[in-house]
Parts: sequence; C-alpha cells; structure tokens
Amino acid sequence: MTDTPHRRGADRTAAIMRATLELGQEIGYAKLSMEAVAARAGASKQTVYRRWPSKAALLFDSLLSVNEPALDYPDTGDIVADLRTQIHSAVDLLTGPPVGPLFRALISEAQHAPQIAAALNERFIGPQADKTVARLRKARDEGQLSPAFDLTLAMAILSGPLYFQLLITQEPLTHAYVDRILDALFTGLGPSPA
Amino acid sequence: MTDTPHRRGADRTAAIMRATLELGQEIGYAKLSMEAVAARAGASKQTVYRRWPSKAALLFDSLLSVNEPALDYPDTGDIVADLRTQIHSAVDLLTGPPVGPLFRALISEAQHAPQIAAALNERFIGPQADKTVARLRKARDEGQLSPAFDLTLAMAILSGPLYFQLLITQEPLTHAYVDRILDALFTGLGPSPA
DNA sequence: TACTTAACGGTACGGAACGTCCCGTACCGA
DNA sequence: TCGGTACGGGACGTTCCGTACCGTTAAGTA
Repeated sequence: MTDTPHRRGADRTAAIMRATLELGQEIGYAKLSMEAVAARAGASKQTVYRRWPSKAALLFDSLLSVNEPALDYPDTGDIVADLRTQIHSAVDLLTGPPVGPLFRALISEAQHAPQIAAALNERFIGPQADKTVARLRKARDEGQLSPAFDLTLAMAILSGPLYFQLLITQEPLTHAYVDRILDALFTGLGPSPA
Repeated sequence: MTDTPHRRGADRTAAIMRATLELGQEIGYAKLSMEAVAARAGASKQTVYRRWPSKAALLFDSLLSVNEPALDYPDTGDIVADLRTQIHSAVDLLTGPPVGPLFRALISEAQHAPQIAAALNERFIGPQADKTVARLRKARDEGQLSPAFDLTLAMAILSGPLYFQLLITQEPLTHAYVDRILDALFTGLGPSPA
C-alpha cells in the first residue's frame, strides 16, 4: 500500500517533531502554536498533548532529535588543537539553523520553566561540559597542564563568553573569537598586575 | 486633599511600573498579563498601551527604574580589588529580587524580540561593559597590566561565566566564584601546554 | 472663574491560542 | 470475532491580546 492514512506510535511522534522543526524555521519558534504544529503534522491536538505536556517539552525533544549525533571530542594528543576542533564544530552547530534558533528559544523557555532548565542541563549542557572536562583532565594527567589546573573553571571560561555573545550581545560567533579565547586561556592575556 | 482619585502623566507611568514589579514578584514575570498590570495599577489598558508597545518594553523600563543608581566603578588604584568590588555588587544586584528574576525574564524576551535585545545592550549591558573596559584600560595605562593586555576579551571572560551560570546551569552565583574567575584571569589557571 | 482640551478609567469587542473533552473510526492482538 | 486503544476531527470554555469607543475629570488658558 502506498497510501498510509494514519499511522501510530513512533510514526506520529516523528511526524510531530518534524512539523515542529519545519514550522519553527518558517515562522519562528516563538510564534509556534501547538495547534499549528498539530495541523501541519496531520495530527489532533490530543495526540500532541498525549506526548508532550508543553510547547517547551516539544521543542526540547525536537532539538535532541536533530542533535543526536552528539559532539564527541577528538583526541590527537594536542589539547589545544582538540579543543579548537571541538568548539569550532559546537559553535557551527549552535549558530546555524535549525539548531541555533531552536536552542535559543529553549534557553528562553528555560528561564521560566525549571523542568526545562533541568532537562537542558542534564541532557545537553552537562554532557558537553563533562566531555570538555574529561578531555582537559586527560591532558593534565599526561602532563600537558599543571597539576593545579582548574578544569571546571577552564570549561566555564571557554563556554561562558560564547553563550554571552549568543544570548546577550548577539554578535556573530566566529571561529576567530573561539581562537582568541583559547589563546587567552592557555597563553594568558598578559602579565599579572604589579 | 488626602485622596487622589487618579492622577496623570508621570504619576500613572510610575504606578504602572510599580504594579509590574509587585505582580511580577507575586506571580512571576512570565505569567504577567497586561490586563492584570492595568488592574493592579488602577489604570485602563489604553493607558498602559499608550506608554509601552509590548510587555517586554514595560518590563524593560521597570527594570531600569529599579536599577537607576547605576553601578559605578570604584578606583582605589588596585585593579583587582576594584573589579572584585564592582562585580560582587553587580552579582548581588542581578541575583536578588526584584532585579534578578526580571532581568532573566528580559533576556528571555530578548531572544525573540530584536528591539528588546538592542535596548538591553545599548542601555544596560553595553554601559556596564564599557565601564569595565575603561577601568581595565586605566590600569593598563598605569602599567599594572601588559600593553598587549586584551581589554575586551578580559571583560568577556569576566562576564561570560557569570551569565552562563545565571542563565544556563542556574547554579548559585557566589562571590567566591567571582573570585575564582578573577584569580584565573590575573594569575592564570596553570602553565601553558607543553 | 469659565472654557477648552487631552488624558483618563471603564468596558465591549473580535481574534488567537490555550488545554480539555467527546465522538466515531481504524488498527491490533487475543 | 471482539474488546482495547490510539487516532483525527472538532466543539468547548477560558484567558489574554490589542483596539475602539464611551463619558468623566484634571490640567492648561484666557
């Protein structure tokens, strides 16, 4: 049968998430309505609400469905080069469509939806941060970094300015900027104060 | 007359912003409706819309009305101590009520309202960043920092991780964390890679 | 003081989207 | 064959939006 009147289960789930991504790119994630998503997916509102309790939860799963090929760190032995490679591709992912706008919309939602904030941290931010720290730890264990090197703070200094630009100043997030941060982190901004 | 049935002009403006702050703290800025604000202020919706085109714009002016005593940098001659003082009080301001939740709500709105994002940068983020850079520049001119010291990048490294915690990980933003960042910025995280 | 004018509170309105509910249908396994 | 269940469709009451129109009232002007 070439015709499939309406399927069930995972089929519907995938169709709804696809409709979310399509509509999100067309009209923007902020203007997205559950009704429009349901209509686009050829589903009823019940079917949407059966799966996701809120628009934010739907956005979140749609984001993960796009990003499933998680960003894994390379390990060439050169910590700076590996961080560079990894952060460059993370920036590319978080900047371009469809993930970029969706990601920003999710962070926006997370500001007044604690369970979304928690999910975002547990299943997206946290794992990425853990991978960065793990790669840094390996470099430290191999003697490329001082034993006193503060791994989690280094991660925060690498991530913070990027999110600052993405969410606040909204200036373009370039590879060159990533390189400036890496350079500052490993070779310093200048000598200590007198 | 002790009784003031209803005043005009600046009186109404102030009353509406006050109602916004009160209601925001009571029910949360996300659930705030223009109708509820108008009712609380004893104003009609027309009067609110005459002044602000959107809820986000109202939030923005309400934020500035609280924060008007702008954060100015001390200048004791010690750059690290002055940064510490300034950032500590900025963190206190942005963490506690009523500014903290309101500020987060505004950044949330800015993600899908470009004019709010622009206003936020021009009248809040930008001026604060400028003051930080100016204070750093003075220290550099006085020889406390290397002539090659990257002022704007230092500002980003100071701000970024704080906003990262405020908006993403939502861990408590402590003075001790600020101190860790300052320490890393000026004395380094550890030696360069081999 | 008397008149004019602009801002005001109140209210009604159409529209959009919310989240819930019910109905009749189509698939599925026992 | 027969229940169980997920489904599409659609109606529902609600909230809030932003606008329009009232009669009233305070402030400015002569």
